[in-house]
Amino acid sequence: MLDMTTMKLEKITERARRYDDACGTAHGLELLGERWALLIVRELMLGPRRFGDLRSDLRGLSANVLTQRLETLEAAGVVRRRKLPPPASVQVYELTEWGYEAEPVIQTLGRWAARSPGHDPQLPISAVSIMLSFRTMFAPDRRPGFDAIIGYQTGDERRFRIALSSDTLMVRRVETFEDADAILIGPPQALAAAAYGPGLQALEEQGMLRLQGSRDIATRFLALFELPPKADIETRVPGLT
Amino acid sequence: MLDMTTMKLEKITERARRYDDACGTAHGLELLGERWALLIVRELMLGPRRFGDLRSDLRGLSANVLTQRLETLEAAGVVRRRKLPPPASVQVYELTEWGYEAEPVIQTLGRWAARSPGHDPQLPISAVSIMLSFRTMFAPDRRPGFDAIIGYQTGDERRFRIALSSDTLMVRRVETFEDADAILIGPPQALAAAAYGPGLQALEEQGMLRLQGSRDIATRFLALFELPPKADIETRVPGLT
DNA sequence: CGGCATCCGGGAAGATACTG
DNA sequence: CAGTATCTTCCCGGATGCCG
Repeated sequence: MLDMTTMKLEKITERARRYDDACGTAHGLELLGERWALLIVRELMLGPRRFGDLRSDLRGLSANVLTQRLETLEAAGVVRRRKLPPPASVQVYELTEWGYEAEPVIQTLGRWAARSPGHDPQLPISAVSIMLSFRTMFAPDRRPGFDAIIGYQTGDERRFRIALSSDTLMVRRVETFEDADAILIGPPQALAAAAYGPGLQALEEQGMLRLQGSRDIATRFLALFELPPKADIETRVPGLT
Repeated sequence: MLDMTTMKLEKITERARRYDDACGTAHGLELLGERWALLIVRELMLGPRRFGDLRSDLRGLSANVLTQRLETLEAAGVVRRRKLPPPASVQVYELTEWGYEAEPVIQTLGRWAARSPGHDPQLPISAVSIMLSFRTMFAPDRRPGFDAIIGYQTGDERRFRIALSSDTLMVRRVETFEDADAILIGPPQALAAAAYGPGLQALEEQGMLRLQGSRDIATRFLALFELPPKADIETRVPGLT
C-alpha cells in the first residue's frame, strides 16, 4: 500500500514476452496475441464499454485477466480509459483511433477462420460480433440494390442501427431507433441464426426473435449474408517448391 | 511404443483451450492464436520447410513447442507433413491450400502493427518475413511503372525471385537465378535496412549487402517500399457513443 | 457494484539434455 | 537432423476479499 509507485512501475515494466523479431506481424502478436486481447478489442469496436460489460460479453474471461489485458492494451496505445462526465461519472474503456484501425485484423482473421472445418457457428455470440460480421460479410458480390435502416435490439436494451445503401453498410450504437424500416429484437444468437442459419421465420416461430416494421426489408436484409464455403483440406497446392 | 494408438488419440483429443464463441475471429484465435503458431505459418508461406529450418528461422522457439504447434496445426488442417521422394527422403512441413489463404491475416496484422509506436524495425528478421513484407507493402499508391526481375540471396544460399511488373509483385523461392536484372546478396536484416532504413548505398558501404547487376533497377525497386507512419495515440475518435 | 489485489492449482512455455 | 523427456518458470483462470 505504501509502495504504490513501485508497484505501478513494476506493472508497466513487466513487458509481455517478446518475439525479438522485426516483422510487423510478430509485433502485432506482442500487442494483440495474448489470450483474450483481440476479443476485448473486438468488443470495443462499436464504442466504449465498461469493465463489467466486457466481463459479461466475454464469458470465461476472469476479472484479473481483464484488468491485466486492459492495462497492457492501454500501455500499448490501443485502448484508452475515460471517465464519463457527471452525473454518469462511470469509467469506460475505449479504443484509440489506431485501435479502431485494427478492425481489418479482426475481419480478415474471422473471414479466414469461418472456412475452418472446425468452426461451429452454433456457439453463443456477442451482439458486437454479429454486427461486425455483417460489416465483414457485406463486401462480397451480392449488393443489396436498396436502401434501408435496420434496427437491432438485444435482450438487455442495447440498440444498433444498420444503415444500408446500395454499396455501403454502416453500423453504430444508438440510444433510440428513430428512422428504422425494420427492427429485429432478440438475443444475438437468434439474429445469427436468422442471418446465417435457419432464417427469420424459423426463429420467430421459436419465439427467439421478434420483428417490428417491414418484413420485406428484414428478409432482404438477412439474405445479404452468407458464411463462406468450408475449406478443402486435402487439396495440395501445386507449383510451390 | 506399444500404445501408439492411445497416444495419438490423446494428442488429438487434447484440444486447445476454447473461447466458446461462434465469432469467426474467436475461432481463428483458437487455430492460430497460440504463441508462435502464426509465425510458423508465416515461415511456411513461401513454400515447405523442414523442422530444423523452422527452428533456426524462429529464434527463441524451442523444439518441444515447435513439435506441438505443428501437431496442432496439422490436426486443424492448416499444415500438412510430407515426405519428399528419394533420394532426398526428408520430411517437410507445408501449408494446405487453406493454410496459404491465411496470408491476408499475416499481412493485415503486420500492416496494422507497423504503425505501433512500440515497433522496432531494427530487430533481427527472417528472409521470408521481408519477402512477405514486400508483398504486403506493394499495394500502396506508388506503382513501379517498370518491369524487372530482382533476385535476393541470403547468407545461407536460399534464393528468392521477385517479379515486378507495372501492377503486380510476385515472390517465389528458386534454386538458381536465371533472368534477374539485379541480385541482392546479404542477410535479411541488411535487405530490410536497404528497403526501409538507411538505403542500399549505406548497407553496401558497411559490407552488409552486395549487389550484382543493374544498380538502377535495384535502387528503383527498393524505393517502392516504405513503412506506414506511426499512429497518433492521443487523438480521440469523435462521434462514437 | 466496479475495479483491483492476492493466493492457489493446473497447465503451457522455455531451456536443457537425451535418443534414434 | 528430427524430434522426445524432463524440469523449471510463468501465465491463465477461479475464488476471495478489500475499497471506493
